[in-house]
Amino acid sequence: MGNLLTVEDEEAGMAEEKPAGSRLTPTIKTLAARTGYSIGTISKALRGSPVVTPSTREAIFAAARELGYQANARGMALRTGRTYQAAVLMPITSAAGYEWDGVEYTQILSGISQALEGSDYQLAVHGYRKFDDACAIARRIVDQRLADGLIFSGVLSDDARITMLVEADFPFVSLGRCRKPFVYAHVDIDNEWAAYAATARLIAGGHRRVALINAGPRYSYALDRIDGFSRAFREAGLTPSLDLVRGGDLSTRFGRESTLALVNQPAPPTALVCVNESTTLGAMSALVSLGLAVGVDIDVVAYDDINVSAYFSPPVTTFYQPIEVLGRRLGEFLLRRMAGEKPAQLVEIFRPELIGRQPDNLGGRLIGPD
Amino acid sequence: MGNLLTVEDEEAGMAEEKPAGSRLTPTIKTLAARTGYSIGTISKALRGSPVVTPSTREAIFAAARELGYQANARGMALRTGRTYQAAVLMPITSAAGYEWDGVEYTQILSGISQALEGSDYQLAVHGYRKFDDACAIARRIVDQRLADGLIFSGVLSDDARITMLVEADFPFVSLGRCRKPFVYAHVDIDNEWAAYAATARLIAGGHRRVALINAGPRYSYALDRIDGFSRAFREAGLTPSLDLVRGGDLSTRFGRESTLALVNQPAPPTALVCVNESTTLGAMSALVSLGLAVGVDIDVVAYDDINVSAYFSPPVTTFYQPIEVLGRRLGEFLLRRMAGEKPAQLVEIFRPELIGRQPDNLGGRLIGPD
DNA sequence: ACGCACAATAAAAACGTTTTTATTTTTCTT
DNA sequence: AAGAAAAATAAAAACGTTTTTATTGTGCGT
Repeated sequence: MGNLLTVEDEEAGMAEEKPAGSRLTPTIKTLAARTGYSIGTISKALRGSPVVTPSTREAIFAAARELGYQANARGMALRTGRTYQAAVLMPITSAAGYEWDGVEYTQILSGISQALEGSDYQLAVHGYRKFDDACAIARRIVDQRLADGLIFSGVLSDDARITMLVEADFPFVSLGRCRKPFVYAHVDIDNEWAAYAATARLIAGGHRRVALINAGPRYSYALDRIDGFSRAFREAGLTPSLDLVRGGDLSTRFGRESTLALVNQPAPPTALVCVNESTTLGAMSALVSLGLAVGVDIDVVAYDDINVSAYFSPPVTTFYQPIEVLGRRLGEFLLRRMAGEKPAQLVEIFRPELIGRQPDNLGGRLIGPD
Repeated sequence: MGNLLTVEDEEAGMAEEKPAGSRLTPTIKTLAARTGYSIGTISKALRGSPVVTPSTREAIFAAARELGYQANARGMALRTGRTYQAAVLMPITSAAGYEWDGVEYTQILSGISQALEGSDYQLAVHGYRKFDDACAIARRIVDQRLADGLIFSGVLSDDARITMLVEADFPFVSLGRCRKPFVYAHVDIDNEWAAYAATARLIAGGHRRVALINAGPRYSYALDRIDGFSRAFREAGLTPSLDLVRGGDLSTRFGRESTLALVNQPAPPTALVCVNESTTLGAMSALVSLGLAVGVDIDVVAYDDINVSAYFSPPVTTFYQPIEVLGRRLGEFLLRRMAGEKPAQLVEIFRPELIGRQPDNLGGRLIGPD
């Protein structure tokens, strides 16, 4: 025999050499060896198939628990064609000075992550810089099946991603809705109502020249807000001060600069509606520079995304919607959509809560005592 | 023959029925059929193996381009044991009122995402609520090989994750360093120096009672900052005002409340060092509430994480480090680490840039002319 | 007691790769 | 020009699953 090892010797030798071998991640084969059942039966048992007898199922589960078996995601993915990935498109802004841009994404991701907790799905983040990149990534995700579902925001009024995904019948949930009559899962804030309510509050406070610091007009929600803004005026029998609407990126810089420009006009606004906290901070910085005090010389109503307006000086009246809740709902909807649920019922529109921190009736005082 | 189809008929029939079949995602087999080479050769050619002849390689690449072939990640993953996933541990704070918490994560993820762009790696985000969860997730990632590499932040002075990952020789990069003498890839801000410089600036401005609004003392960087804070006093021949150091979560609320408490003390600080923008905003809100004006009644120096301090009223002096740059470096280091590079050289400490927006010498004026 | 349905499980095939081993083709030596 | 060595490619095996098909065993009716 010499140096040649019999099979038994070799096995013994290996068992001797690497006891670590026994601690190697257990696979379905390990379970098969342990329990004496075939790998097919093991798989069926673990997936809860009714064809396996309760007693064997129990034995298999016991062994799985004992060995700490966890199904290998790659194996499952390869066999089933599913990826067990939930993709999120995240806007990336690398420009210095725009660092606040997208801060709400931490909240959104938190919410989605919470919803996915305990499911088999991984949260995969795909960054994009330009809208076209987002479309390209979405298409790649669908074509190559890089994920089983997709979440994105920043919806345009005619959004190519939605068109494509609906057409491909790919599971997705958008934060925001487009203006095309598709049926698709989405979550949104009632932007029309929120702009209406903010504007109406200021009109009731006597204001007639209200500025709206808004997102760029290609975004669907920017249009929604203009709609609500206008409706508030119309319902009060007034003409909306549409000349005071500014659209742009929602950076602090934009908030500051557009406020400076607005106030330095011949016919300046007496009140400001800011669509997020970043622009609000910029607006307030501008007002301080101009020597105008909020609540004394001008009113400001804002939308609160990261709940920090309470700490502005003075605290400003906001419409607050915990964005993380939207994120959680996005995740929940995506799970249900991926489980096969139809999109029609996977729709929720959140109405933000008004937190009045100022009287916001300077317009009235300016025009005359009430 | 009747209804029976010959093979040729069937193929023709299928080609007729679903021309989409030809547009089915091409696999390596499709390429094999197209080019006439075996799948093994195709694989080697695509991976750039030197054993395949240039001419065949070229033919294979041409076919791959023509068909738009993209390697199936699941197949590769299963065979190679690699996952092509870069995992990031992201802290999640679901408590209302802490929405700002972790805003910098958008920046970090942006940076990482940019670094990963063009690589084969996917960015997978794992949310955690408590530190122990982060450890458990990290262990699961290693044990089940859920990812090929890991990035995390919020490093403790003795961080179980670092210990475990170093021990397992698993590729990772941390944002921040622990106080154990391990060799591991990491990126950090020079917190000791930053705190030293901020404090020294205030001491030079005549301040003797400086408060430090800091992270909780279990974080390594919180200790670094206390070290720098103390050194500034020592080098000036003074005793550090350690009784004015406050540690806590870095929320706006914490900034506000600790400032209120500090200022209402019998021996209040004449200046504040705030370790991030969130606490700074809270501190400024507190000062306004107390009727104290920054730059008039008290000095504030802060660390800038999302570059928004310029818009505070008044703008405060900050140490600014574009955090996205750190994120990008985290991603780059992880790629290199996953490619097998040794960790010793994958270390970079960033020194933030001072942006002096205030004289910060109120201490001098209060105490008397210099 | 003999097949027969049916239940339970085993065996085999497949997903798309990479890698190892085997085979064929080419080139070089003499 | 025959043979060996080297180069190029093909074939097969493997990764860990799920699913389809095949096999075995059991209880039943007649």
